[in-house]
Amino acid sequence: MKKSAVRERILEVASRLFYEQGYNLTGINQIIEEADIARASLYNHFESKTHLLLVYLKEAEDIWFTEMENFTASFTDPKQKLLALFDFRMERQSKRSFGGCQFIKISAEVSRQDSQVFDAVSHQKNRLKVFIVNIIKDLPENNQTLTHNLLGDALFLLLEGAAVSGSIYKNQESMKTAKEIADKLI
Amino acid sequence: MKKSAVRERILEVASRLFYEQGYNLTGINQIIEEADIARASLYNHFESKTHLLLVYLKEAEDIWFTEMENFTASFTDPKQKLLALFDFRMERQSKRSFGGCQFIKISAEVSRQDSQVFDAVSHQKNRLKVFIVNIIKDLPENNQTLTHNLLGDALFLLLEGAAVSGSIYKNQESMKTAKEIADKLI
DNA sequence: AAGAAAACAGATAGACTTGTCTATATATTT
DNA sequence: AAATATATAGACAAGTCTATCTGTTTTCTT
Repeated sequence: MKKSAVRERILEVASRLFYEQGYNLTGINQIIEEADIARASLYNHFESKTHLLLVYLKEAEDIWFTEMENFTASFTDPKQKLLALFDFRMERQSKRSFGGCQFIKISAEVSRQDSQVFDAVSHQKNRLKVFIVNIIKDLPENNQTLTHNLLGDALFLLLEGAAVSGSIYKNQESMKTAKEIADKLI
Repeated sequence: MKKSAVRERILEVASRLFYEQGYNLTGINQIIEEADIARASLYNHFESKTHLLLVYLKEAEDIWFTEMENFTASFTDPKQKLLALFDFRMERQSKRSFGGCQFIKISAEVSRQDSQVFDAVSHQKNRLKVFIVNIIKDLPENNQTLTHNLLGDALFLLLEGAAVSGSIYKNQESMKTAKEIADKLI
């Protein structure tokens, strides 16, 4: 059974608008208009706007990791693979015109009590942490400044800090600098 | 001439609501009700909701730096002063129930073209960077992993990364870890 | 080709949004 | 005390929002 083209079109448009304009500034009316579908079709596939947001976050996570793993797949040396993470995010930043991390963005827009959204966002962040830690395992534990444990956290925090900083300054400088720092730490 | 108490009450309530609920989810009606003022009074002091936001950001920056400088004032040793920055943000995080950095939050909520907001936010971030760099100048340039230049960026990115990470996980772990990393780098 | 599933258009509810306006009352200043 | 400035309440415009509903048409499956 093939997935509905309508459903895909809704998600496609919603993803774009949620990111470009923000979740709260994007109305159902705009989504149905740009996706060129009927209002009832949207509510047939998604029980509410909130539910559409959660599906978007779930799908966005899968796409994010697929692209990230593709991007870093060619690197076998652990250090180079870790540094490629910074390049991946740099590429994404300019591709998406420095709109910032889509997951952080959403978490800043919803009510603090919206645990479903925060669960979805922290799920993505945890998965990234695990990815980093697993590569670090292949690194020789030597005379580095930081233990493997702290190095993992440091790289994660540098990535996140540079992502948010880049979205404020609207340039790649933060991520480039973060990579430079990472290069010294690994 | 004394400043209007009404104006102060508006800013007080708006600041709280913009942070607690988000800018877009806070309506003019709620502000005037909770501040217990007349609708016309709000529009007498602020020409629009957007203008109120900009005044809020400006005021928030001043308050932020006053509190931060007070918090770190007692430390004379440069390294200790830098580490105190992490403690300051940790204290703020729990005081504000892990709602995240107020400036980052707003920048994630407004349209990307809203340059006035992004200018206000980057102004605050630049000021923090300058503060960090000035302390680093008092540090002996020795056999550290990072140059003074990179160290400044690293500390800034760690702070920002831990701030956003803390707001997602709703705990102090990220900031605590960031401080630990900073301790090894300085 | 017949029946079921999914899409369509569009009206509607009901609550909310920002901002303007009028008219009245209370402070403050000269 | 008179004049000015600032506050008040509340109606109103013109539009937005999410969600539901009815009824029709298209598409898919058997």
